[in-house]
Amino acid sequence: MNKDSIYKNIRAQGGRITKVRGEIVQILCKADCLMPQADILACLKKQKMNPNRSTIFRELLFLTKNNILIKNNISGVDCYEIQQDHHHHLVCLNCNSIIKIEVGGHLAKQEKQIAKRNKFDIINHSLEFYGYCRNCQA
Amino acid sequence: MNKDSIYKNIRAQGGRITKVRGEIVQILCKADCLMPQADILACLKKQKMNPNRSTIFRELLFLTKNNILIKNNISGVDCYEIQQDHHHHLVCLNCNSIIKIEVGGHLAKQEKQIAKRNKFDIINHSLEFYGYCRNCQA
DNA sequence: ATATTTGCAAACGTTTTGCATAGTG
DNA sequence: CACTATGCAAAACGTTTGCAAATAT
Repeated sequence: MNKDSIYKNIRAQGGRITKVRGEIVQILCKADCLMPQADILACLKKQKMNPNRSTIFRELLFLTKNNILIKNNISGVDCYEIQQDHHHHLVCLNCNSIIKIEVGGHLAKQEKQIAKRNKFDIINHSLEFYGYCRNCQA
Repeated sequence: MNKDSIYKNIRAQGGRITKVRGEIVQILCKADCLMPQADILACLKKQKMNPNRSTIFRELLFLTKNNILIKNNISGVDCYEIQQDHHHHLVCLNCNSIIKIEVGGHLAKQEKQIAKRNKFDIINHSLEFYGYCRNCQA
């Protein structure tokens, strides 16, 4: 997903491309993985920007409501990433880094069966593997 | 898992069977599914008990450290259940009810592959399906 | 008697809201 | 101009800790 198509998408929905919003989109496009709000703020500061937490919160809410971002709570902290292909994550229990992975297609089939069997209307799912990343295996 | 074997387990590790602790174990045995601390407190109140939040917090911490409970954060809230067979959950986006489900064994195989491919030491995983339960499909 | 468990009060981190101001189209 | 986006302050919420009192073995 590139930022220009996202900007277009935002404008189409009546949103404006402001400095903060544009930068958040770019940061998440570049990161290409789940990030907590605190990390996003840290990146903004590197770009010499220092928006209020509530602003970032509302930006992330806005972008999530407009289906540009996906929100996923990891161990109690809300994390966000660009909405695109569905995938899963490896979460390091030591350094909290999050790595994006692809998991084979069995899950989609199983999801249908589970929905039917339990008469449950499944909207989405989250699958995270917790453990220790390459750097933290000591 | 029955409460008596759990009590034995607790005593074996030097823990005492107090009113609050005993009741929490019984509540979770009976519920047989993930419950947030707030719901556990509500159940305790029905039993005419009204322990402090910090007490429940420390009980859940104690029971989790002693491998009697499993802790799982669902949408930002810590939830607990009796440690037994590994399974997954359906989470209702409307009423927040949590339903326990069994998912076929493909995941175990995939987990090994993922660990190897990413040189990631996987300790556990969590798989939750979000959607609408039977009562909330309106 | 001693170590464990509990209550109370308060800190903490993150998420969320209200209102006034600034900025965008 | 009208509406959107932002900053500030503070509330809300769940989690966590310190210390003193109560309780289980």
